[in-house]
Amino acid sequence: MGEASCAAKGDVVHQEITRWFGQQARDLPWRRGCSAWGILVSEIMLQQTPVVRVQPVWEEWMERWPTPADFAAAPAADVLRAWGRLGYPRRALRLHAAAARILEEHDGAVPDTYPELLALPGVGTYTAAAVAAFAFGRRTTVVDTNIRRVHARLVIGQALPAPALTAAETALATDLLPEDADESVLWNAAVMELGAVICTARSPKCDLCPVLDKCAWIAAGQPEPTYIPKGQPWAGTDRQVRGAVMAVLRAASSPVHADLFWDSVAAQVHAETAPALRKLHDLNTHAPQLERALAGLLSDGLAQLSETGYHLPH
DNA sequence: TAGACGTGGCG
DNA sequence: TCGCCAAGTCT
Repeated sequence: MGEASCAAKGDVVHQEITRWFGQQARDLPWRRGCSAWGILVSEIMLQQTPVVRVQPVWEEWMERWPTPADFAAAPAADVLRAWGRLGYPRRALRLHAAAARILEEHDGAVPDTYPELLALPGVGTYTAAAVAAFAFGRRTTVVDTNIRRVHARLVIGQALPAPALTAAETALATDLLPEDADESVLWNAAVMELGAVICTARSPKCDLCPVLDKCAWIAAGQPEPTYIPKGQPWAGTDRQVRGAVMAVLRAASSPVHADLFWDSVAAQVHAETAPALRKLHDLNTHAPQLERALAGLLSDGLAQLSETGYHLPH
């Protein structure tokens, strides 16, 4: 596809998608003109985690720790408990480290450039671009899973983007980005929203799509994906045990002795789904798995060990 | 660069 | 019911 056709297509599609966004955008708390800190917190929480689960935690978080300084002063255990069941708790620790860095190196203010944001713990290319755009109005190329999927269908004509982000995808996203900064911010948000609400991975709502008649995937007859997405194993994995251990530690008011850990973790796992149980019912004969999980949590700084047992970090 | 890393809702 | 999938990052 040549540059001219992309640019021409971009102009038409731009109007329709941004107009749709203006009318249909979800009313999310971090879209109501919150601080850059609020945007950063939302972006970290939203990594691999649905909006509906993030929203209540974000609300409590911002009330409790309205600035990076407030948050940096909190004990790690409080941070991990407040994170609750959002998942991937290492994100909470990295955000904590990022807040400390913001205090030390940026005078307590979230930095406003892409490279400075990218240097913060837990902030990768997506989050750095998103914060630069949505918190500071900068023209940056934002590429997340939603945007990748919309581009794959609308422009390329494929059901799904490649398994991993390619340079070509980033180049396409940059090519489609409006020159004007304000328009680019709106465009990034609008395409992301379209992917999240209409152009979804499974059963997309094409009948509600504002650019259905411009979609290359529709024009091609909605071809099937060209590869099978890898599954994400869970039941019976170390990850499940880590999750169960973390749930026990968050609930504990005092250190949990190693000898008692299995009973606590088993009770936690017992509360989970039947398939998980099936894989794990004999896990107590596999103490090495629990040992691996504990060792991993220790080395990740998510847990600490003292004479009386395991506990959340101070 | 492929694999590890939580969790819960939905089709 | 069970596998897919969600605003990724790090090693």
